[in-house]
Amino acid sequence: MNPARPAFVPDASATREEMESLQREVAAVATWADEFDFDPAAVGPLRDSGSGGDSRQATLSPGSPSAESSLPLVAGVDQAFLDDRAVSVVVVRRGGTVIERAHTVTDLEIPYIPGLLAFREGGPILAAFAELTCDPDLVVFDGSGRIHYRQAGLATHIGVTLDIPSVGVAKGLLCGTPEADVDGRPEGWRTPILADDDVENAEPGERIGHALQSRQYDSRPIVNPIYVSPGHRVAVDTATDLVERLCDGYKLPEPTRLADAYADEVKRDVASGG
DNA sequence: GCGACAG
DNA sequence: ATCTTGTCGC
Repeated sequence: MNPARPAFVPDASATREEMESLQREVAAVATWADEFDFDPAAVGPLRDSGSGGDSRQATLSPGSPSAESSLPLVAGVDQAFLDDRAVSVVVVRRGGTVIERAHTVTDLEIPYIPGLLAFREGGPILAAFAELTCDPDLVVFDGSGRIHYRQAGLATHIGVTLDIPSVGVAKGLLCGTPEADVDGRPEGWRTPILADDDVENAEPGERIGHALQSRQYDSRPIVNPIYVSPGHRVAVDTATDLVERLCDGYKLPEPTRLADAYADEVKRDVASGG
């Protein structure tokens, strides 16, 4: 894995003012335009809503491992907690194959504070990335990117620190305003999240992410949407397109689900042994 | 003072 | 995030 850019590494011992100041620097160097080499259509399956069959692979015919070698490496990041320690994991896939997993167990320094998540979890996550030997083309984070008071959420902060394309996927909305009412929408539906007065350095009404109804049931609308925003080197629309491709019939993208499961597994091992 | 608030 | 059993449905 490429080394972190030291200037942006989140320091949990910083003062609140220093943390917010660093976030403004992160936001200033982040780019929210597509800046990556891979083909977005190659990150995962997306049912073609049009004609016919059961074709779930966008670029691969099932059972042709050789074609996978050209697919981008997509990583999922997640954490589990045990007392005052964080289990941080990175799971990397190429196509449908997990090619590497890394994890670390780290002491937590500060509590969770909305808007400062990267200072609680960023260090542990970077430690896990340091264990990684491959270089992912895209990283999917559990949390916000641009949808953040200073447009420097976890996905943006770590994306900038590692200078790697990243997207944030949150189960709840931190700030900003959905353009349309989000309740009871059909699967596949999306609406932009607009910057409001809570978002710094953004024109009010600027699109900073999407609410995406990644999963819905026919009968009762009981599923909440997810909130997708660019981390770094990905545009708003592209971030949501990518996440939609990665969801594959579930509410959360596959990289996140794999990372979540692996984090639980490591946590279980740590809890019962060394 | 009131309400909101990723993981 | 975490503490937690069963349960309804495809």
